[in-house]
Amino acid sequence: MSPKIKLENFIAPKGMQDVMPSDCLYWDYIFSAVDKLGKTYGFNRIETPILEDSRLFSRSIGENTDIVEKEMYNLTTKGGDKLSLRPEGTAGVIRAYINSGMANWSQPVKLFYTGPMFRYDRPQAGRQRQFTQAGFEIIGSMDPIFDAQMIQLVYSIFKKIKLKNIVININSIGDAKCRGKYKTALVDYYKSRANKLCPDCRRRLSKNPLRILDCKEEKCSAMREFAPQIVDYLCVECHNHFKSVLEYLDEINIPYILNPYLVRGLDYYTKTVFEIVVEGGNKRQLSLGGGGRYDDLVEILGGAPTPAIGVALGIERIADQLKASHVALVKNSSAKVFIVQLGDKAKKKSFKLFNDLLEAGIPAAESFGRGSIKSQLRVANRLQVRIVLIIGQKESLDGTVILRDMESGMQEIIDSLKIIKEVKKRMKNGN
RNA sequence: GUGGCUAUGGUGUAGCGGUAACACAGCAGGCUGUGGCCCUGUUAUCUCGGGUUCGACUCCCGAUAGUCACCCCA
Repeated sequence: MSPKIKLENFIAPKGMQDVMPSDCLYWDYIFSAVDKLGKTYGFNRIETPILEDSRLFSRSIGENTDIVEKEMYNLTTKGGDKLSLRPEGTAGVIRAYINSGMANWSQPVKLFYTGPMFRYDRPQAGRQRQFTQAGFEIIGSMDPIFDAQMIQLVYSIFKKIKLKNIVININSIGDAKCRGKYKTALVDYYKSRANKLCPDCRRRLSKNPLRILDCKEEKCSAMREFAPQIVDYLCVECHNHFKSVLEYLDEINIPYILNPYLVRGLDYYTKTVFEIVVEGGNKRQLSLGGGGRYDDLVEILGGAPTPAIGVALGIERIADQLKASHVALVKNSSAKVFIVQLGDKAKKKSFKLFNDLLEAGIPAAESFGRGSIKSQLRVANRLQVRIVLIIGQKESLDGTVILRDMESGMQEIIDSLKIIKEVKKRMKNGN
């Protein structure tokens, strides 16, 4: 016995996971709903590069956000370009909108995409460094009806995949002007009470005051009861916009929760913001996706002023949720026929037969690597295939095939020229 | 970036200061031309490195990894 030498094992990078075949069942299920409903609602698919100019993100998401400051994967190319792995999808889509002159298309332009996003943070439940989003964007209209349509679309996706207990949280954070006024009022309110805030919130006070509203610390959330509310600071336009969005949602009976404390992490949001939330374990709300209006973003990235709204869904989180809620998906073992071969000559014949079956549109399976009839039948049984075709020495010489019905155990010898026809006939009757 | 918890075959788990057990999965065989059941064999330097000890998978320290929570976010 030679000593076993254990080589260093490679493991996947931190926060990056293999999506195993059993998970892909759920992924395919989600993606097919995304694709189907997206197209139904008039969205066209677009895929943008995973790497973009770093500045695209710093300018859109916000220079001072955590995402840009500490969570981006940055790299410099051999040519000296500074690129980043995309931490979200909207910036790239808007870049494409501007680059490709989509402003000249019929407005609004409706686009959707799917793909991996990257953020360098500590992994935990429902959060990976590489994660996958499906996103939708409606670019080129400020009509509140599209805010509602966006929510209608994601709501219908969740309905289609049969995920229950979905709640839409919605709020308006106003435009740059009214949000500015609100922020000032909020900071004023908390500043005088800063000593009662948790350390994190004291930091938020200067950096990201809106987040104080979201704090889970009891003393902080208690204080927000008397804090100024954003709705009272919305300008007439923002207020009316928000009101119409809610009216449209009422019109189509989409249940939502007005959450005055909902704020979102990216700087570019204006007016409507929303989150798709599910009640997780220990009563915590888990966000499966979120979005909002970003009326200034196109201009910020160098295009003509163009209002827009978008949403992104977290595929891993949705897949986890589907599993947890016991939405059962079964692997459809598609093979209807299994080929068993014995001996070299039969192996060659069965290789040809396999090809003929597939060309005839009959899903077939094999275990060519195995030699004994027993082990092959065992595999056939495991695959739950109804019809097994056996070619041994004798049959390969006679030009015949044994057709075995696995349920009844009945066998027939059939001329190999007629076997395709015979199998087709049985598949028709069998099911 | 901060903190808690965990680390035993491919997977899921036992275990005790005295040379690793069970279930499932895999492979091979019992039956050299017939599956499901059954049986047999096989699959682990108990994450790594140090310390305590006559002796460590077990106790202690460190590293690494995983995991959960905070921050932040999908």
